[in-house]
Amino acid sequence: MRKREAAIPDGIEDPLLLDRQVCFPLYAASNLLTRLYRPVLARLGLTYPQYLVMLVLWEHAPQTVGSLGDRLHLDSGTLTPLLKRMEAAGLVIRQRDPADERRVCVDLTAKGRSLRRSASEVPQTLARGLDLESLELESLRETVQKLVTVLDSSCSKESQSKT
Amino acid sequence: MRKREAAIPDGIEDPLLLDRQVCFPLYAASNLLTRLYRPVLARLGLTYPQYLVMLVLWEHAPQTVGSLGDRLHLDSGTLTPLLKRMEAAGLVIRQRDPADERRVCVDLTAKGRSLRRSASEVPQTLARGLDLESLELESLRETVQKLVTVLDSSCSKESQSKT
DNA sequence: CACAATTCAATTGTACGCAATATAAAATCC
DNA sequence: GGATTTTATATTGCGTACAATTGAATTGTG
Repeated sequence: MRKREAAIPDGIEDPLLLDRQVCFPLYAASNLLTRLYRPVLARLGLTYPQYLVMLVLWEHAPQTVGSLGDRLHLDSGTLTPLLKRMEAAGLVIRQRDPADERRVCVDLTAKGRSLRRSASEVPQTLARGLDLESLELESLRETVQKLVTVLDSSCSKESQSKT
Repeated sequence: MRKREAAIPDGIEDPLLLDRQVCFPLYAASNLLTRLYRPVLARLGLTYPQYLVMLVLWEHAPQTVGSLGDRLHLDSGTLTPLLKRMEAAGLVIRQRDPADERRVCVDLTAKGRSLRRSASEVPQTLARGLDLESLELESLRETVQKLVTVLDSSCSKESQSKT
């Protein structure tokens, strides 16, 4: 019966095995996390990327679209419509910088600032449902952050090599 | 000048700081990885999620939509249109299981199978551009896989608690 | 066997992500 | 100081993700 699959010798570790990929668990974890956040954030009227924007703005506001994008590794194609929805929800205001009309300044509204109190419970709410004891989260965070740095520098190298 | 931000005492570690979140680097790493894969996979005519489907099918085909979804943590709302595009590209065929008309069997075409050879270079191509020496990728992969397991069981707990 | 409950995939509607392109303002160069 | 280049954001188009719903087939139960 033993059907051979595409002539891959048994002894050699196939680099295409899904379970050998680093990228796949990262992709799955990211999707699953967003799914887990969704019902919690929905009570605040936020999606997960919108929550990230709020985290950045709660640290420092106002900010330009560009600096938000730098921090979150997102471009205007993603942020512009997202910020428009947040503006429609009354959380932020967007206005051109008078000193440099190319820039758009994003600032928190009073409603946006006050949302911070409700949001402060989000991390605990999420952690409560999870058995994360066995996972060294701090070490994981640091390693993934290092990976992000490597990937980010690689992406900027790519785009500059086109020059 | 020193403007106080929303009355957060200096000594206490704010759980809402972006740099304290585990979720954010995972989200950023996943996005950056997809961005990095894109030009490489484009040469094969694949998107990143489509590449993942091919990885699963190269390991074992045919499979139902449901088992693909279990493996990739995706549902039919994502997979159905994705698989239709892959079928239109001639990589897979989709057909109802005659033994159980609810199921849809996804199988590789000859073209889909032969694409494996070109794809075998993908992991190396990607690793080439990156300085991953300092990152303990194997350990990272294992930790993130554990996290996926935890998140997955949590998600299924959520949905079963609705019952 | 009938019929309710369950399972599986498809559909619908909303919100990302991002490449490519467009547009307008600012900076730079002669 | 006008032309060129660069910078910052917006727009367009495509492909995911996913909750919610639908519809059809199967299973379970009396």
